[in-house]
Amino acid sequence: MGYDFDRIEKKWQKYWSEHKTFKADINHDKPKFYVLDMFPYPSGAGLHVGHPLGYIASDIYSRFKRHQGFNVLHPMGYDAYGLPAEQYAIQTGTHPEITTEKNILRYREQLDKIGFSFDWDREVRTSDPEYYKWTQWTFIRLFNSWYNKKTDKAENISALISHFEINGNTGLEAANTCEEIFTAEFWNNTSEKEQQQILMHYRLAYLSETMVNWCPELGTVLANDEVKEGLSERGGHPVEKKLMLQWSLRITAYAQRLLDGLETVDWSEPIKEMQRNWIGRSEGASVDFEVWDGDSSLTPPLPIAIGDSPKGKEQITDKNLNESTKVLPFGEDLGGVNNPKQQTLKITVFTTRPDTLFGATFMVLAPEHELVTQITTPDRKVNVLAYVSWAKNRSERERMTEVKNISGEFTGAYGINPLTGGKLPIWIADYVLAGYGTGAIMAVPGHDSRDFAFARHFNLPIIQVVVAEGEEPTDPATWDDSIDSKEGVMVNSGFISGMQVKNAINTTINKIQEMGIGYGTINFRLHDAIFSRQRYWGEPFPIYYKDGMPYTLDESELPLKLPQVESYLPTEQGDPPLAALTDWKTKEGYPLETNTMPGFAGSSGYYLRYMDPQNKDEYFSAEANQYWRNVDLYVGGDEHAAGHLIYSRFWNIFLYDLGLACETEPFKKLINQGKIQGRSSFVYRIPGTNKFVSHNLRKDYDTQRLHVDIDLVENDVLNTEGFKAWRDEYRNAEFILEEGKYICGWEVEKMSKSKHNVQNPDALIEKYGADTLRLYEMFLGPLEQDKPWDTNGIEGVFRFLKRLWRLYFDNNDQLIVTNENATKEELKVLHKTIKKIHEDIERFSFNTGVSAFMICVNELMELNCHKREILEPLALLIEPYAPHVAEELWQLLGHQGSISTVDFPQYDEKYLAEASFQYPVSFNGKMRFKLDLPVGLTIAEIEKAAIESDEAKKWMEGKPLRKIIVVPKRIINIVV
RNA sequence: GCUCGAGUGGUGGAAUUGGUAGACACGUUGGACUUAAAAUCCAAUGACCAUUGCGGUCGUGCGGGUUCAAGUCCCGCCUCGAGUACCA
Repeated sequence: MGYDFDRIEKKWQKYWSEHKTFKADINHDKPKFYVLDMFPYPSGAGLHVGHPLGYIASDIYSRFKRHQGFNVLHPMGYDAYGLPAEQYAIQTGTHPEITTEKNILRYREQLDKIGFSFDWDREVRTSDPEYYKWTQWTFIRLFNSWYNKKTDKAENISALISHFEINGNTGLEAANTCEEIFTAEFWNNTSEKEQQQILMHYRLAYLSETMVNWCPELGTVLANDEVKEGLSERGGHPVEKKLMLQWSLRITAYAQRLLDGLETVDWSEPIKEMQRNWIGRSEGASVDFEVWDGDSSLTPPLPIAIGDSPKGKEQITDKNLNESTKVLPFGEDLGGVNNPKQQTLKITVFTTRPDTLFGATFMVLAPEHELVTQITTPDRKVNVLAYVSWAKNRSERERMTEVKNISGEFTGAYGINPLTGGKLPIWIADYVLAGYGTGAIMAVPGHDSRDFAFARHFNLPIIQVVVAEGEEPTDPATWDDSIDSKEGVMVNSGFISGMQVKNAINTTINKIQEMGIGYGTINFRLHDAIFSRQRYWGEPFPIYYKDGMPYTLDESELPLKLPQVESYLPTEQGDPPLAALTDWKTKEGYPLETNTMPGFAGSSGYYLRYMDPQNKDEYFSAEANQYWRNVDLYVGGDEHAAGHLIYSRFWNIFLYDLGLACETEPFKKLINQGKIQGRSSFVYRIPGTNKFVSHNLRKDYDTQRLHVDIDLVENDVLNTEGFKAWRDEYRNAEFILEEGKYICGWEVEKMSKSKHNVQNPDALIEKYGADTLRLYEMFLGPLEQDKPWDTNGIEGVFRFLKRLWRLYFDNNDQLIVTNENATKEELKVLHKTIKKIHEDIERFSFNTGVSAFMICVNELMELNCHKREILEPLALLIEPYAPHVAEELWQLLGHQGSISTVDFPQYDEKYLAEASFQYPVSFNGKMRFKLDLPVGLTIAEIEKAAIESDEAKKWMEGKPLRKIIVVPKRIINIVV
């Protein structure tokens, strides 16, 4: 019988499930440890071997922590809303819920077979009303919150309303898009509808006309992180820009905190770097340029302070310049009392280099900039409008691929350089993006390569204003590109000439602030998160409309359940599927929102819900949150770096501001497992025939390479009978063999159905068992590295488990474990392994952990060791990696109950102590021979012993000794 | 373009703090057991030269450097992968 993995694994999986072995409850006597996997979207294809890689690693860690006395929370659930099930529904009419349920069952079955220590009583599904009730609840809270920059946190909207009633919107520092100043009087006398419109500029969840990524093929908008190179991440469909009325989350209010929080978490540097880039903080200045009014005198008129201008003397304010979204849903002017029509038009630019103001020779607006039509002179109108419409109709992808093509139009208008009074021609060009900064720039062609290229192309002047330390300015006409200006000395720059760049930046900011035309500021690349999707299969918004304005449902009416629909397609008017329903209304008859929430809605707070998943009255109880706090170890793929990991951090900080979550960061430590790539196999057909040539003979023939199903290939040898049966067209295939075998070629590619290289875990488990699969997935290589899947090595791991089994049982299945005392040597093997396993789990080096077990078993075999004193701790030690076999051995050794919470063996240094050390002796750094010496020797004694050894004499022959280096218990190096 | 990561045998990979390069495993070769096969066990296996036994030389993408000693540190390149992309 031997190692009967099938019986053992089924037995223990049943035991764990019946005894709820891994159920985690709050237990104040034990320290908590929260290990989380990124929950999967249950796709129709089931799990392939790439999915469990991270789950196995986190499971090993969870089990290890249980042995160390921690109360481990290790839950699993499903990110059940998503496009594929809905696309399938459109094609087949099957309700996404049915598809999803089916896929979840399949996932569960596959997960169960691998022997994970999940607490399934805590399962959550994002599509479950009992779960999404809290997603909707959080949305209501976001809607009813605004961001107070003075306290630097979200506060209830009622406090804002009180402020408006007393002070209007002055004396306020809020994250907002409200461009108007109004008084208390205005507020108190305006209509409810207008009040609601104003509040929309402050809410953390708000409705606005926004430029969105519209994907016509999917019939929905996409978030920035769901668009890759101008195509949708899912499906690869073209994406275009479109202005639409959308819900957004004011995540930009949290930009600085999201950036600062990265310093406190233990994540890999590349992921943190990606988030930093995504948040995109840059320090600089906001500067106003007046538009020349045609007066021949160039003296700039006095500036008029409008709106939210800088307060006091602060060097840097946090005003959000990102005003590409206009929260005026119905195109109405707010008509505030203090809204003077501007006498002089001005263009506000954001620059990181205010010191180069003297080098600005022209200005550029994005084609979408709101002032374009106003400033364009009549003679330029035709050209400018043509350019604007051309730019508008280009797809994102075109715009990206044609980056190198320089295009633009002169508007006929001029801006006035506030420091020099000089006239700067204003151009429009699509190299200036509407979505960043203010959508307008001052161009400094001398020191910016894009401005330089543009200036050269349209023959605009170039001025040098920065020169490298110790160098002389040169003639810009001779340059090939702009001059780097990060460091150096200012020239041609009036009052800042001669200053170092850094000093010049500060001096300029002070100056423009004094002049009242600008201020130091910080700009973020991060955009507010667009939160509406024109789809069916997602969370409904708890929103209804009254008098055209959105209102939230009462919390007591949650969950607002997703209704049944006739069709999953958009309506004929292009509205979302829910718009087709006639009864999608509140009981008072107000129409409900017809968009649904995006994929990241449900995944943003699921780690909190796991803490208290069955709570009917709260998202999670304070007690559960105080105990479990946050995730200690989070394992998942790095594809979520810019999406999920930012959104959920935002979600968590918001709940922290509300006083619900007790930690600011949700995920303390993050490990990103690498992707498992496919290893495709190929056969070589002679074109036009049904003859196939073995891999190493193919150079003698003219062949065509074809993918072959990897299930038909073992160790690169093709199962020719299987191949013939695989497809009808190969039924009469003939093979040209080498040494009696057909050898296939191979290549590492993405795992995909079309390449016939998808490996599901099921077949492997059937053949080798889950413990072998677990060990093998870990043995493949470092967890965080991408690596090809290759079943060739799995036999070795399987052999190892059989060898392990034979330490405990003979060929007749008789237990051969004895109670004899272990020898020094055997104890040394054991303790060496204990030490190594501890260290390797702690540093997530699971591949070397598996080798350590192999070495241990090989050595115990060699020693013919069958002693309980050794084998009992060994069974315990291997439990995190191979839990089924460990449980079985533990039981057969006479123990009751599960091994899972038994204390882990402790490493004792005394067993590793050696009387002597075998020194490698090098000559000039090259290892020549080894020398066994007692450990107690002094360095001088070691030197003497080394030089006097017979071997050394041979190597020193004739050459004088120059130097000798001895590192005790490491190396001896003799220099001759 | 920018940012980050990685290049080690036929293959996956190891070398944790600068200290014996190639652990462990796959594959391959030879052998034992067997009527035979499977399973299992034993041995060899970086390359090259020498093979009668020794032995020797080279070797961690390339070129330099620091050091008694470099896969590991420094400088300059090359290649591959990922992210990002006119971010002012």
